[in-house]
Amino acid sequence: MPELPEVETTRRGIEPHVMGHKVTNVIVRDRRLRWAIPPGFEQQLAGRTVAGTRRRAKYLLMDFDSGCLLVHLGMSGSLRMVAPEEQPRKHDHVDIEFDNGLILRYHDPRRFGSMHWLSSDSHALLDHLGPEPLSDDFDGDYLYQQARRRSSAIKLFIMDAKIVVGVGNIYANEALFMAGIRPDRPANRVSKARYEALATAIKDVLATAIDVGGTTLRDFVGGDGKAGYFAQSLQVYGRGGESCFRCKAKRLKEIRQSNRASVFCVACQR
DNA sequence: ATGACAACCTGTGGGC
DNA sequence: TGCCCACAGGTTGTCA
Repeated sequence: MPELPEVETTRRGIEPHVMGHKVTNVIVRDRRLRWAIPPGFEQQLAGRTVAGTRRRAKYLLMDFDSGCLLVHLGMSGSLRMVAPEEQPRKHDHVDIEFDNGLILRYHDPRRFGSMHWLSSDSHALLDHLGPEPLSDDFDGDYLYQQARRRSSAIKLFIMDAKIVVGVGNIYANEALFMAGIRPDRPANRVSKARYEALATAIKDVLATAIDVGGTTLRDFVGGDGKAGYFAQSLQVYGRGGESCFRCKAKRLKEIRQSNRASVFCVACQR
């Protein structure tokens, strides 16, 4: 579920409810996330006041008067604000209760997500990350230069967080379709002009998804409880074997790259 | 250094 | 209805 737009949607949904509020209680029901939540985590959060929220790549950061909470939603995680009378359900692993009575509840069936308390504002997980796709640091020229010595498939290239963060499987497929580039084409065999188109497509697909509240397959719900609407505008993801919306006649082909589904139009993407 | 791949988990859907 | 297998939005770590 959570790709960059979902994380950003979650951040925007949550921020107004936590900003300026103090943590009154923390309940950890299951510490076994991707990295086990260490003993003492609850005490580090308790009594601190939220100064703001940020996003870096697919990480959500909650800044406090001192220290910072780093959250990753993994493959199946979600965060939402709930009223105190709402009973925790299966896989509701962490509750952070605030002085306005609301609870920030972390839910994650697969437990691929993570939570870290940062006393300083750096962490190994945040080192060596590439530029944000929606920033001015990221453009076609940058991609083209990075691709010079890369013979790997372009889809894997744009999904590499050292190159650019936040481009997950859904949006990688969509952006390559928009730019007319086959996902299995070697990264170093794409022209600068086509990289300009690809950078534009990546920005476009992510920004559009954020605007409509995330993609949301299955049951994604943003921090404010509203579902995303991007899924209905997907052009290729999940449509292997179906007809291409652009050229109609041809069938979309599905292949696997690094054990993940890639879908593309043999006619429109070269 | 690059790249291929296993690993971490649970839930769901399809085929039989 | 039930069983078994394949697959799912991500990232890290290991090994060749």
